[in-house]
Amino acid sequence: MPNETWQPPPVLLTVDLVILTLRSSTLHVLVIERGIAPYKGHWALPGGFISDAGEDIVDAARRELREEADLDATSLHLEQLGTYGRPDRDPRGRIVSVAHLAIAPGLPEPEAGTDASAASWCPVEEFTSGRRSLAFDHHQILDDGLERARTKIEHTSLATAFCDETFTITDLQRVYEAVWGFELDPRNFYRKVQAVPGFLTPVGSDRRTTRGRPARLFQAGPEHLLRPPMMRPLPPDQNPPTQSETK
Amino acid sequence: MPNETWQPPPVLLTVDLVILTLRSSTLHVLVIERGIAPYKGHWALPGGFISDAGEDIVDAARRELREEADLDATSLHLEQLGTYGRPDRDPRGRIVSVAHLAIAPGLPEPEAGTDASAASWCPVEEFTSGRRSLAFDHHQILDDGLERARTKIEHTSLATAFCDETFTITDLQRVYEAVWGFELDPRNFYRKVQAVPGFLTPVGSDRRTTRGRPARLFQAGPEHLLRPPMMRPLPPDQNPPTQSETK
DNA sequence: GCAAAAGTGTTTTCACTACACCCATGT
DNA sequence: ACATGGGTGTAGTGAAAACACTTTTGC
Repeated sequence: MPNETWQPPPVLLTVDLVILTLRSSTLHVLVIERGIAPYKGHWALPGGFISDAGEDIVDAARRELREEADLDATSLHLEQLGTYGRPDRDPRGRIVSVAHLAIAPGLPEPEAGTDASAASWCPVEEFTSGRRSLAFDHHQILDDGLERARTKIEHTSLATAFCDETFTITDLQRVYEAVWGFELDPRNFYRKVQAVPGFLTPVGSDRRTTRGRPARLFQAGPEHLLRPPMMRPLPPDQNPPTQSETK
Repeated sequence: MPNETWQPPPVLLTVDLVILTLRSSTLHVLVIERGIAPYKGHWALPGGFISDAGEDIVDAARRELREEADLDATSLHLEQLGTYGRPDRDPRGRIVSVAHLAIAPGLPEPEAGTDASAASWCPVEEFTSGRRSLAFDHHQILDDGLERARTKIEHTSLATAFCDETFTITDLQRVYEAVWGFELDPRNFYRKVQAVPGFLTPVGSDRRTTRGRPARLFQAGPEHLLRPPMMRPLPPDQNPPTQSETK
C-alpha cells in the first residue's frame, strides 16, 4: 500500500446520457454530432465534464440534460447507469464517465434549435443493427442502457416514464412492445397491468381522439415496485426443457 | 457551455468494496477499522485510491480485494455497484468512489493477518439494525449492495458464488435464506432450483458428512440467467388486494 | 429403534395464455 | 351498416405453496 505522502493521480470526470423516448411507437435515443475532436463529425451520446468541484454527479447529469437536450430534468426519470473507465476509452487521456439513463415522454417535435445544434432523435435500431456507430465506448453504454430499460420495466413502473401525464393502456402497451421488441396480446395486457396494485390510477375522463371506442385514461400510480412483475416471455428461439422431460 | 480553453476540475477516484460471505448461515460483510483520519478508529468498507492513471477501475477493485482482504479476485464474483460522488461525502475534498460488490464463499477462518491488520467479518445485521455505523457514506453503499444481492439472486445464478466449488441444495438454500432474511420450504426449494435449466449441474459423486441422509453434490451450471426466476414472496406485512376486490 | 436430514407425491391454488366475444364510437 | 379500437368471459395450461410421506444415514 502506498505510504502517507503518496498522492493519487487525479482523473477527469464526465457524465454521459442515454436518453430514451418513444416516437411513433419506435424507441429512439438522443445523439449529437460531435463538433470537435476527437471523433469530430461522429455521432455520440450527449454528455460533458463535471463543471466544478462542488457539483454533484446527478446535478451534472441534469445540467447536461438541459444544455444538450433542452429537457427539464425535474419531470424526467433519471438514474445512474454505470461508470466507464477503461484507460484507453478516450484518446485525450484518462477520462472516466458516469453514464446515466434518462426516460422522456414522446415529444411531438424534435429538439428545438437551442444550445445543442446537432442533437437529434435516432431510432435505436440504427445502432443495435450496426448500421450506425457511436464514438468512444458509447455503443457499450447504449447497450447497457437498453438492457437496463428492458429489465426495469419488468418489475418497476418505469414504463410510465415514457408516457405523458395521462395515458391509455394501449399507450403503455406500445412502450413495452417498443422496448422489448415484440408484440403483446392487447386483451391480456389490459388486465395484467390493472391487476398490479398501485401501478395505474384511473383518472375520470376518457380519450376519444381516434375512431373506435374511447379509451379510459390513467396516470402512474403510487407504487414503484410491481408485484407481481410484468414478466416478458422468453424469445421463442427454443423451448427450454422442463424438469419432467429429463426423466 | 464552457469554451475550448476551459479546463475541467480533476477529481480523485477511489474504489470501495462490499464483500459479502456466509459464515454459519449468517450474512457477513468485510469491514476494516480505519487507522488514519478522517474517521480514524471507525469501521469502513475496504477500498482505496486508483493507483495510477493507467489502471482500469475493475483492476483497482481486484487489487484492493487482494491487498485488504487477501482474497483472490479471479475466483470471486465481482461487479460494479455504483458511483458515489456527493461533494461532501469525504472531508478531505472532492473524492468520488466507484463501489463494487464482491461475493465470496464462506471462508472457514477470518482473514489471515496479512496486509490488512484490522479487517474482520461482521454480520450485516449489526449495520442494518443501526447497532454499528460506518464511515463516510458507506452505510448507503452497503444498503445498495445488499439490495443488489437480494434482487440478483432472484434471476441470476449469483447465489452459487456464495458456495464452494461443489455444494448441496441445502447449502444453496441457506444462501437464499440469509440474503433474503426469511426461511424457505426445503422440499419446494429442492425441486424449484433443479427445475431451472442450466442452474445446477450434478457432480457424479454424492454425499457429505453430517448425520442424516447424504446429499447429492452439485456445482454451478452453465446458465447465468435463471428462467424461470427464483421469485421471493413478498413479506407478509399485508396481503395486496387483487383486481377482483376493487369491483 | 430413533432422530435428523434428504428427497418424493399429491392436492389446491393461482397466474398466464389464447381466443371467442361484446361494447362504443366515427364515418 | 360497418370498420376500428376498447374491454370482458372463460377454458386450458403450467408453476408454485402446503404438507403428508418415504428414504438413508449416524448414534
